[in-house]
Parts: sequence; C-alpha cells; structure tokens
Amino acid sequence: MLSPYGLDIIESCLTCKMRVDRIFCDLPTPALQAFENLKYAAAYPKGAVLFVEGQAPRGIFVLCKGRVKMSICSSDGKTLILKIAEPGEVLGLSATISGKAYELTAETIDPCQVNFVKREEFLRFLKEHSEACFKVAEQLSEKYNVACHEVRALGLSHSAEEKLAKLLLEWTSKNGEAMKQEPRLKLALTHEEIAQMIGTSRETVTRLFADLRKRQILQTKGSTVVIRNKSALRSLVTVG
Amino acid sequence: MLSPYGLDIIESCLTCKMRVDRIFCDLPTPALQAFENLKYAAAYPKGAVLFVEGQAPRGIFVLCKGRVKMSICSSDGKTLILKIAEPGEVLGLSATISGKAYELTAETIDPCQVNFVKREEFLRFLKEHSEACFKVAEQLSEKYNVACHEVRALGLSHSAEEKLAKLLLEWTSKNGEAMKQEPRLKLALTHEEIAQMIGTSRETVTRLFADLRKRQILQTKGSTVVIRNKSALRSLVTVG
DNA sequence: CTGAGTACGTGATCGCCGTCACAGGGCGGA
DNA sequence: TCCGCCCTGTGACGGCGATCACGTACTCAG
Repeated sequence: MLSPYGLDIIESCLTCKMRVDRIFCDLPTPALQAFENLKYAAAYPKGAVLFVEGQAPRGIFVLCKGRVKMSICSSDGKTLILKIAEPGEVLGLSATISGKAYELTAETIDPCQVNFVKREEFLRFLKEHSEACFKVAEQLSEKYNVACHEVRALGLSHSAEEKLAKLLLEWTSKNGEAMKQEPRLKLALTHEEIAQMIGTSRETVTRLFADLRKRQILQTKGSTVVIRNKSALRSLVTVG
Repeated sequence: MLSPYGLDIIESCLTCKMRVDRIFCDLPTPALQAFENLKYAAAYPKGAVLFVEGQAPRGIFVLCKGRVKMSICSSDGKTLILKIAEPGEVLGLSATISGKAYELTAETIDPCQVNFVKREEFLRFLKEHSEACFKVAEQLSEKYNVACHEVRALGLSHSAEEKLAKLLLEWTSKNGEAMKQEPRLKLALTHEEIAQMIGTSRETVTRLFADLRKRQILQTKGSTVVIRNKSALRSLVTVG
C-alpha cells in the first residue's frame, strides 16, 4: 500500500504489533475481526481536523499513529488544550456513547493514521462484544481521570508559574526522564500552545521561562529544556 | 424498617419506583436481581464522607436519595467543588473501573441513602452482565461531559463574574425555570461553597451578588434569587 | 434572652498577569 | 540572497481579584 504523508500504514488490526500495549485494541480475536470489518482506515496530514466540538457525533476515531491535539475553544477565539492524544487512544468516544455533541475539537499535529467507525455500527458492535464494552469503560475512566487532573491544575493553582511547573514535571515523568538528576525534554509545542495548555497568555509563558532560567531552575537551548534544579521546580507546586 | 436520619429507605432495587428515570438503575430484571444480591444498602447523615480523593477504590456507591458534594482539594486546604451529585448517579465509578485512586472526595450534604458494591464483585458483575457494562459506559460519558464543562468554565472564562453568571444560568435551566421571564431559584449553597464551585474567594462572590443587585440584574431575598434581567446576565457570558 | 457560632457585607491594599506595542531571530520559499 | 512569516523576548500599564481586617445579621442551644 502507498504511504500518504510519509506514514507506514498499519494494514490490519489483527496483525498490528502495537496491539498488546494499547488498552482498547487488545481485544479477543473474534471481536477484533468484527472491528476490522467495521473500520475505515484513513491517513491525515498534519493540521487536519477530525471533529469539532459541538458537532453531532459521527463515530469514534482510533488513533494508530501520530499525535492529536484535543482542545476546547470559546466564542471569542481563546483556546484551551486539554491534552495531546497518543497512539492507542480512542477519540470521540464519550460523545459517541452518549449521543451528545463532541465536547472537544481534535486536530492532528503530526501526520496520523486513524481508524474510523460509524456511530451506529460501533454501538451495535459494543452490544455484541461485551469485552469491547468493558474496554470502552476503561478508556472512558482514563479520559475522566485526565479531565479531573486538568480541573485540578486549572482550578487549584495559585499562579501561572505553578501551572507551568506542574506541566513540566508531568512531561518529564512521561518521558521516563523523571529519575534522572537533570531531566531533559524536548518542547514539541510553542509558547503559544503551552499557554493554551495552562490557560494563560503567550507572553506570560515566555516571561516564566526567562525567570526560571534566571533562577537557575532550568536551562533552555532551542526547544530542549534541561531541568537543573528539580526540587526547586517541585517546590513551586503546592497543589499536591 | 426503621428510617435512620429521617429517610424513607428504598428497600429493594426491584421494586424501586425511581428506577426507570435513572440511567444506571434501569437494568433488565436478571441483572437487577444479581445487583440486588451484591449491594449493601446504607444510610448516611448530612456531612458524611463516602470516600476521599487519593484512596484506593473500594467500590461504587449508587446514590438513591439525597445529594452528595463531589470535590477536589489541594494540600493547602483550597477546595474546588466539581458538582453536586443527584440521586441515580454512580459515584466512584471511574476509579473502580480503572483501579486508580478515587479522583474526587464525596461528602453528603443531605441525609442520603446509598447502595455500595465492592470493587471485585462489581467487576465480576460487569463481566457477567453486558447490559450493565454499557450503562457504565453511559454513566462515564456523562461524567466526562460534566468534567469538560467544568474545564471550559474554569479555563476559558475571563472573570469571576462570567463564571458566576454561567453557574446561575445553568441552575435555572436545571430547575425548569429557564423559560420564565424572571426565573427564580433557591440557593442551596453558601457563598463559600459557590466560591468553591467557580474557583474564587468567598468575598468575591458576595461582592458579585451585591454588584448584580445594584445593576438590577438580579434580586435576592434570603436564599431566594430572582433573575430580573436574563439577557443582561447572559451577555456576561462570552464563552458560548 | 444571651452568647456563641456561622454566614454575609464591605473597605483597603497589593501583586499577578492580561494586553498592547515593538524589537530581534530563525527558517523556508521565491 | 533577501524578504516575509512565525516564534521568542521584553517594557509599560492597568485592572481584577486574593487577602486581611472588621462589622453586622441570623440562628440556635441553654
């Protein structure tokens, strides 16, 4: 098969090697076979919009490759990024289950491979395969958990500084760099996008980085950040 | 049966008249019978804590009567109320499914009747009754939806005024008063608790009410609020 | 009726951060 | 190579709202 947008397409869920690591995808063979028959595999370039908040739910999108920015935005243009979805996640799940409008907007930030399943067919699939239904519950729990973290970060922080520190610490723990004395991480996002993740302005993010550099807490070089003083960074977070 | 805390206890789920109106409870008879055998019915006074954020999940709590305050709190004592749970909701569901710690704290604000089911037994029950599993997915979708609304309200509002206006409008729409020219509602919460719902301070809430009164947008008498100018209130909300 | 406890009301102060404005810097395309 | 665009960096200013401090009203038990 051709590889649009420079992607190696995963042809079939049945032979997908990633499957075992992915909560939703690791289904028993009959369910997987049924899913295989329902799905529409598709590839998207960077910047494509899978769905927009407020739309009636068409169905679910299983992210196979690439990252997707999940955000909400207000009528005056302000955007808040809730999370960056990683491969293995099911997008648009809760709206598809409940029948209410998509609550977020999903936009690819890499070239992505996505498996789409229509709402009615997915619901029928769930009724027939109870193991899948349980996986859905697990996925939703996971998403709920993330949303609660976001609420906590937004609602209980005292300052933008605290929120940024929280975000940086979270990123290092995801990168497996958390153990290191001086964790290192690549900022895949612009200051603007970081601002949108912590609900502040672009200028404030820039100023915060400048300030943290001045206080020797971290060091930046291009898009690489080195955390020089992890405990100082942690002490900026009181939220617990 | 005796009625502790002034409650009329609902004896059995099978004969419960509320059942049909409640997403989770409206199960087919065999599943309901199985659930009936697993549940521990309990009554709690006002102010009881069902579970605390951070605890390992013991199981789920189906709220039959009374209201429960769902909140998160930071290590320095600040509290954020995410929602007031109403009868029919399943509390502690996502933690019980995922096995991660409860993400919220649940505290009764009325005398409550609650059906508790242990985690292992509930998970076994779900595997055996796929209809229940689907209901769980629906409940989780609902909760996720609410959490997203909260994120939106907290993250995209420009001011405390906007958040309060949003909250008041939401309350009127729940009371079926939304259609009326001058909706009327009873504040079941103190200014302190309202502050915790919108992530601001008690004094700010008091000042906001004073200001809205002065601007003839609303009128208060004891715990009753009358919205005199609905469109003015709506115009304070830009979030959409 | 009285005192304690709790909720509400209000002034003064001050710091964070949103906004505007503009200056450099890196990078890709014509 | 140079231009244009997007990202980053920084100053000035002003307002919202947190916090402290205190006074008032209401309720409930004794």
